[in-house]
Amino acid sequence: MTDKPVRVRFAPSPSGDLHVGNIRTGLYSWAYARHTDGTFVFRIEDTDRTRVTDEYIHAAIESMRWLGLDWDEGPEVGGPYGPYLQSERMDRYREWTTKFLAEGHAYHCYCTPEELEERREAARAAGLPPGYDGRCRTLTAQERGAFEAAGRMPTVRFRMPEGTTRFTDLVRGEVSIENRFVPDFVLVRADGYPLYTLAVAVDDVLMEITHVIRGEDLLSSTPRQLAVYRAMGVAEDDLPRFAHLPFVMGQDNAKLSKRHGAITIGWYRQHGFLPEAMCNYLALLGWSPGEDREFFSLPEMARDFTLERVNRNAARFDMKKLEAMNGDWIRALDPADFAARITPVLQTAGLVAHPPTDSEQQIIEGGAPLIQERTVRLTDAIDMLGFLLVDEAHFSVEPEAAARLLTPESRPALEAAVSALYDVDRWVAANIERALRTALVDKLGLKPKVAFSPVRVAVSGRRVSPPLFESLELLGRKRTLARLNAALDRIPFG
RNA sequence: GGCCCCGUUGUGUAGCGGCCUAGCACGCUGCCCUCUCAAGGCAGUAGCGCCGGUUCGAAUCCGGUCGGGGCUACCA
Repeated sequence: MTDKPVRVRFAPSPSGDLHVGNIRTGLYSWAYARHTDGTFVFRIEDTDRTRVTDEYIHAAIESMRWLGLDWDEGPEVGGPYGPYLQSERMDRYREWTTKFLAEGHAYHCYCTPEELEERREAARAAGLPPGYDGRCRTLTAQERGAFEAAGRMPTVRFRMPEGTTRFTDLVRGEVSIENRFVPDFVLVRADGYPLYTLAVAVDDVLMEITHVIRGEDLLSSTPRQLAVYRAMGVAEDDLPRFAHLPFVMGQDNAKLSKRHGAITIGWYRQHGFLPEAMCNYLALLGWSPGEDREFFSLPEMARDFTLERVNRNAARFDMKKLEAMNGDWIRALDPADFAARITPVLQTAGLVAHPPTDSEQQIIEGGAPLIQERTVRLTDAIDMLGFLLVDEAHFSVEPEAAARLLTPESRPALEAAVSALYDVDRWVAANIERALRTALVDKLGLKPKVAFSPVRVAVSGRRVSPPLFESLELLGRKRTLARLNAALDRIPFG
């Protein structure tokens, strides 16, 4: 390995929205590139056009941007090795296929999928390795002619060399696989479309990639990839180096799948997670900066990231831990930033106009500090500030809360609250609190919790709310009294 | 079946031969604070899969075993 500048690529095949496992690979690749002052290349592997759509490609780009993982070369930013969509690079693949065929690194295979399937089954039944048996490796011109005459369209198969493939995985160490366990594989389908096996290697070489960081599922296909690099004439010292990352598993110890629901990065964005928290949490799933540090930003990760510290064992995804971390990040936000981040959430929920009206803006700015430290997901703001933003016609009390606390027993507290609040001269939290404490706690002798709970339910509609007195200040005297009186109206006399 | 990878509390991790009566965080339990819920503070809970070996000494090194996972496509 020479000391060439590092070029790391992240090359997802967006056959769906990127999920947390893909993103973690992107994150680690990004961090490695940044740590080594290398180049981060973003490439889209869309050779299988039946599975990869433009929509998914855009979603992938969007997710990367949202997380703050910027790339030096790739879609939308270009670069000297483009294009960066494999579907736009067909001529390169065709060129190398021709070369491989001419040089004997590959050959035409006329076996049909049915025939292959049959022989695979037979081999398996006989206890033999089930891979391709090499039948078309040594076809004569005459045999080929016969197949062609019969109208068979061939695939192009790579001729796997003999021997043993050894490489040093930057995460796992020495890996050694005997090539006899790696059957000849298809590079180009019968319909002429190149496969990942061809495209990935051609592009890595043409884009002068030095480091390949990817999922562990690709570990056993590494010998094939190395063989294609060599067939392309890459010198041993110039072969890309590999780092295979362990899996991210779902909470039930199974590999992450759609059934778990919350796996795409877009889902987390929609459900109020901060990109900072996502990156931080994902970084910890398989890597740590050492010591006991676990709260860090993207730049800090870039500064400290090394592949030597990546774990070898699979990690379980834990929503609870992610939420805790999201809460940490939310609390760390500048208050104005927090207000700005909940605004679109409230708009999506239909509680705030685009752009917010003056009074809405006032409530957001006044309410944000009240809820910031109790917010786990940005979307929590909908429930926590909703009662301040809905118009009176749409305000309602949760039935369960009403049943528990808007009862004849709470009538005295509510009545006392109405008259006390009516008399408050300057409508600010401190005065509101003093008035209510005097009237309910001192005069009626109620315990604070007993005294304020009915008020909270009457005014916020919920048993849990932001701090009461500050909330009342934001709500305003008029609406506060209206809600208290409405509550009293619905309480039957004991 | 074959090949390959992995194995520290429930979860993520620290640990890279003695500093470990195994640290931190999340979770969970209890207490404090308190207008609810959070946040914060304090305390508690639980782990080196197992068996051998190397060594004065092993979570750390080696072998085996068991367990988990991946690959075995004209997917990636």
